Amino acid sequence: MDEGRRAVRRQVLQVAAKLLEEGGSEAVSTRAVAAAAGVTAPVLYRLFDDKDGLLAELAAYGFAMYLAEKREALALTPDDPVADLYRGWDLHVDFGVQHPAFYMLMYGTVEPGRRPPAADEAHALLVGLLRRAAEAGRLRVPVEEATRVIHAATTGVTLALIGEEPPQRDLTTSARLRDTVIASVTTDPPAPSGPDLASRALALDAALEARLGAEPPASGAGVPLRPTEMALLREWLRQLAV
Amino acid sequence: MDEGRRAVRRQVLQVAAKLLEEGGSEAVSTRAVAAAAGVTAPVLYRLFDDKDGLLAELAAYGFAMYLAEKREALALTPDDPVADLYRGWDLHVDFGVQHPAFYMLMYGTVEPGRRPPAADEAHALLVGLLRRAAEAGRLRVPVEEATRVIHAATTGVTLALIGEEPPQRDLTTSARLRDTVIASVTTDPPAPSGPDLASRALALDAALEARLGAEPPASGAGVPLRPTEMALLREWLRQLAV
DNA sequence: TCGTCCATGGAACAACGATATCGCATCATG
DNA sequence: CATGATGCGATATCGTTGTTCCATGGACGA
Repeated sequence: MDEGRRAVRRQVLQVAAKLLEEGGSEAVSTRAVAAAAGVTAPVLYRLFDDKDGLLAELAAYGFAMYLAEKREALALTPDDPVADLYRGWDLHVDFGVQHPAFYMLMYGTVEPGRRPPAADEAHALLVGLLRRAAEAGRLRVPVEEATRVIHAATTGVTLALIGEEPPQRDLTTSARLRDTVIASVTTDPPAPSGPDLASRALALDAALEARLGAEPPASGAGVPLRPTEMALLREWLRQLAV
Repeated sequence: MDEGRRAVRRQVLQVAAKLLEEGGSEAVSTRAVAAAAGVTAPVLYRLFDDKDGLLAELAAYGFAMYLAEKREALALTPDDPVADLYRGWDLHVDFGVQHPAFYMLMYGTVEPGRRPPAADEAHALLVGLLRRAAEAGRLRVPVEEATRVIHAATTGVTLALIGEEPPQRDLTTSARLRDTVIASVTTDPPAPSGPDLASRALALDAALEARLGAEPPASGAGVPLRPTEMALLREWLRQLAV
């Protein structure tokens, strides 16, 4: 008869999820959930111990939704670990914006030990993405450190977006932070022609231009090359820059 | 007789603040606050309209503490707008870590319109810092955009830090994200000696190293310089890199 | 058929947010 | 000085929510 209990559990959770999405966390009271699910209070306390237990299971339900969406969308990508990081970021933010009450339940309650245990699975997904990037040599920091940075930044933008009224939500902030943060923990692709030769030559040439332009033409102070050498150097730099 | 009311108000707020810091948001009930402050329920409802009103005033109290600390600490800095951004970041995170319950009340409740109005003052402080940076020519994005990015990132790391147990809190994550985010919205100082010559020379040298090392020694394919020229170029680059 | 066990459901308890009613003190006025 | 009006505060109360107790009823085995 354990089968019936599981069916009731799932039904109660679905009803609670509906209440949460429609009415926010305020609408999720034990009475409202029990009444809407057609059960009485004691059965709700037999299925889940507490209201906290119910909310924990509800958070797990939300994480299951989240992981289902995310795994499906990420499965399409062929084999670019860093591109997966970008898509993972956007999927995370989209989930938060489209399910704000769930997101608050899942990521908003940050009491120093009461982290919903179901969050570990979502955490593991991000760790997996980063581990794959690390194995491809695209990570410039340890996996754990990259996880913390990306997790903190994504939850920050998502909560900020949820806090704004929908009309004035500005997704460019998320995109900017995403590009910045991911670029800061990843490294450029191995570049079939080696490191970025042309741009580095250009950058050095520009720096030389600025240095020389700021000084009396023939002085050359601060640059350990003579003018003729400098001219030849810059000639070569421009050749490398093509 | 308005004087007495204000005194009672402040006393109630101080008591509520103590309860909040010691027992978390759970400990802040109208009854507990009223009892601890030595007033009865109706006076509490005359001073503040709701419990929400009390919490809003409590959030304002927290913002006042926060602004006092921050203004005092920032006043010491002479005149480096970007350095102020770094210090402002650290002060924000420190406040959150040292007053987690207050921080949750101030920044954790993100219902799409119930942002505590006292937050505007703290927001204005960040905007002021960024405006000064913009006036000094150190900002590469609009002030408002920089505000959103920094605000989202700081609240994200702070909430993540609060969510971890104190022993394993890792401040390096905050530092890394801070450096990355602030660097992404600011520009390098006008550099009395021009752009970063040495590092650019080093970068180019490393790229050449990688390019040459990945190919048969004498081939030189893909590099438009002959081996002798390349040797001299790299000699000069290393001179520039000191 | 009867007895035992156990889940169930209704009711009730405790705590909370919020408010109404009553008493009292203060003050103005005859 | 006496008396009525006025406004404030405290007690008592209401409605709601989380949680649990206890009696009831049915299911299952002997």
